[in-house]
Amino acid sequence: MQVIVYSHSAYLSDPQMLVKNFLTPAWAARAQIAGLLQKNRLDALKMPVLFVCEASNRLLSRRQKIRREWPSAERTRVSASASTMNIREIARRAKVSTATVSRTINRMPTVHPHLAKRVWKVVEELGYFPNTQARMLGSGRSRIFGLIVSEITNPFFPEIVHVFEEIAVQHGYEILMTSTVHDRERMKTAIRRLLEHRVEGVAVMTFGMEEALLEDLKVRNVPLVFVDAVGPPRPRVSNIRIDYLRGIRQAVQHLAALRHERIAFITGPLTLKSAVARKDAFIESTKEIGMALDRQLIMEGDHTPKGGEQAFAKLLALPLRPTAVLCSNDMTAIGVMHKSYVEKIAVPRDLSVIGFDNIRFSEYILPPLSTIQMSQAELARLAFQALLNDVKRETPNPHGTEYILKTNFVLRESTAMNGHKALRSTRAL
Amino acid sequence: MQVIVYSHSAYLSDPQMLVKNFLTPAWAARAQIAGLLQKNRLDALKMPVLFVCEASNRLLSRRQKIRREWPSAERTRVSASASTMNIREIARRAKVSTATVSRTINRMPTVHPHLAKRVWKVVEELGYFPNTQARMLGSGRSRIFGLIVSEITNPFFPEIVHVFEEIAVQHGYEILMTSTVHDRERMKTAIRRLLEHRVEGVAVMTFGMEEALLEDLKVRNVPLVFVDAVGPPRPRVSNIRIDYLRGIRQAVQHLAALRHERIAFITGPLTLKSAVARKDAFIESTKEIGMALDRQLIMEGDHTPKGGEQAFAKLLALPLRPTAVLCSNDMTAIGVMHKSYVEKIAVPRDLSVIGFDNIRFSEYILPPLSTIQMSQAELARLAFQALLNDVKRETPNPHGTEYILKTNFVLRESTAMNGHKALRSTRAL
DNA sequence: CTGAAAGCGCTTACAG
DNA sequence: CTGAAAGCGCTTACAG
Repeated sequence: MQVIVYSHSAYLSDPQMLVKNFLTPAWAARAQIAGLLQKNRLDALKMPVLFVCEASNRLLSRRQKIRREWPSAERTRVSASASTMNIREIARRAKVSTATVSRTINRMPTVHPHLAKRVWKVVEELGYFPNTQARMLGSGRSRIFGLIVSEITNPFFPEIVHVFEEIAVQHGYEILMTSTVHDRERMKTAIRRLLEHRVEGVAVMTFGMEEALLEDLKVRNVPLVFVDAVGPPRPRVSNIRIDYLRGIRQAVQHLAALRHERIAFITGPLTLKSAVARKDAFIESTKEIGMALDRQLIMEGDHTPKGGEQAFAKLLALPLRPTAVLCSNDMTAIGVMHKSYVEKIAVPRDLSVIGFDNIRFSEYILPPLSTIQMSQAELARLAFQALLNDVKRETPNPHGTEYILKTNFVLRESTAMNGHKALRSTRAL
Repeated sequence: MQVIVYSHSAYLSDPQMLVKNFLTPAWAARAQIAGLLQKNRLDALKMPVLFVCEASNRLLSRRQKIRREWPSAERTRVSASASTMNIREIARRAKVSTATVSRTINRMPTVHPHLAKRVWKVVEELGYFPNTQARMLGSGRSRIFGLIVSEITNPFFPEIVHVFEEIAVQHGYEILMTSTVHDRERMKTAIRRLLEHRVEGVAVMTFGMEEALLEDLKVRNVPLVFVDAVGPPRPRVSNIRIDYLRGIRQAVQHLAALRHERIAFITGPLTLKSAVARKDAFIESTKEIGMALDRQLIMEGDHTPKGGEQAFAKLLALPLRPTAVLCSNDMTAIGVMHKSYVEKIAVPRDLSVIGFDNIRFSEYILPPLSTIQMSQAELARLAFQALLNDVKRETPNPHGTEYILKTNFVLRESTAMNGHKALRSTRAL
């Protein structure tokens, strides 16, 4: 029997390659090449035809059309796919079963080294790599974690994304990242996408936003990890509690030591649980050292530079201005410093400013910003570990697990002794 | 025969629900519930057992253990999965075929509205959503695009990631994002991951780095889009060419108009094609206006603030210092301004600085940084569109497609007239 | 327009 | 230790 090989476009440029790749030598010797859609030639031949087809449904339909037109054609499945090598092809060439190929590739110790070697040889020769989707479907495990951040363009988050991704890849996980931008709709579609992809867990790095929307995930027993979550503990729901008080206390005491008595605090959006927690930590820190608390000095911002500017403008309008400002995040502090620049208020001489987060940028702000570090890398590590633990655990911890992340004050150059330099310059005059 | 239903945890709270969901009325009438792992009870019964099991391999093995221990147990597969609703279950309840469910969910117009309504009703009642992995495997399309950026922690990139993701979701695509951090190994594993996930296209936003590594993707006919690619055009490989000259020329002419004659340029890493292109645009811009070019004023940086500082330090050591510095990116400019701050060189009075990229931050730098805008949103949009076009195109454009992105100078407050203020202050003395 | 059935490329319990 | 075979949850060409 003569053989006609019917191929798809990728091999048209080098049909011999196709013959070599997909036929046994015995078949290859008899092979002729029929290019894609060259129906006429095939038609003229009127002889048994061996088809090589690819997975694409489009091509499949072509093949079937051709089959209808040459009922005489013998249809032999040589390979399911010419463009995509698969496990069956590897098995055929290595002269083992697909089960053995699968076991070899997954490095199961039970495979005889002799067979494993044969399999690896073929795998490398053909540059084969498994199809993740099929793997997921077969095993029932997606090996995907979701990562929800509130705003990737806020420089606090890319670092988290980066570290989270790095660890995930090390553990053979893929991540599906979503930036919700404080938008309910986006959050909803994001959750839907995560569920459709059957993620094995989701890290929710939104700092206490819209958590009600995540009910869908909880109900389906998807392991979750939050930052600053509230609400009753649940199995498979971990929480990373930030020890805000530690860093904020250090900052307040630093300002107090510099003889500041009117310290303002610009909060984040107070719908955010983390923002409330930071504000509360500030209030507690001032109380601890018996500092008189002027409620007017606590101003709401929104964690953006613009919000920082506006809040600071209001503080400037106060009859008694603050001499120092502590901000709920670095972006807010940047806004404050920008406004100070515009108003020709010299930082730190006339105003001390402290941020929160220690984004990478803060050391490049002028003057370099003193801030409170909340390690983004550590946060990402904790979050990943929390999810991994939950995935591995046979029986979930009924109360969830709590992790704690400390914060620390970082001294740079945006604070100074209250009145000190001003005093000196007065004397100089 | 009596029936024991062996269930997994999700149904333990409401076992009757399980019986109702998975057994025919006739079986249900005889069903007793045996909870998860309640081996003892089952053991005591010593009677035929009907198992309901779920897909999870872990549970499957438990089931099998139990079966081994009660050889008398009759094993009937009632449903493949109790935890995950599937298309078969929907079909059963809506009294249609799985084909019809599939067609309905994919909104194929051929489904009779009457049937479609029945299907949607069941889908909504049960909160069903399709399994993406199975969908991919069935259709042969992954609906995933890869996105490779060089460094997510560089504030230039998050904006790209954000916009790219947003458009992708709108078009029903998922993205797999990877930050290579200028690391060959990471790039290699990233490409491998993308191939394993059978991505339909990859946007390579590394600005001319390590493109040789992408050969694997090209060979497999994966549509690609580059920025500043070099090399011969190829089918399914698009290129976004940045019109650097336009923006850089505007910046140079602006400085020239401010009577700057010694304008330095701090480049990016010259292994990066984009960095070379920016440098060349600078040289051409100075030549165009007949400005004498001092090669000493072109200093290599690395697109980080640290690199900017170091390059600027070398410029300061020159016998004749520059009065203006144009930087290959904003991060470099930030480094320059930081160094100026340390060295007490006032920007813009003593030194004019211009960046490149127009990252969001640049307007919050003090003084606000004049820079050259290269729209990150537009770049992301072009890249996505390029991939989508290639995916849709039946026969690829043999020469690939080229897209062009313009750049524009953005004036802020980091530049000033050369010598002007210095002159005035001299007079004042 | 609809359903029965084959197929996607893997994994894995079972029986040697 | 290995292979034959069933299964994962979809899609879709084909035949009504």
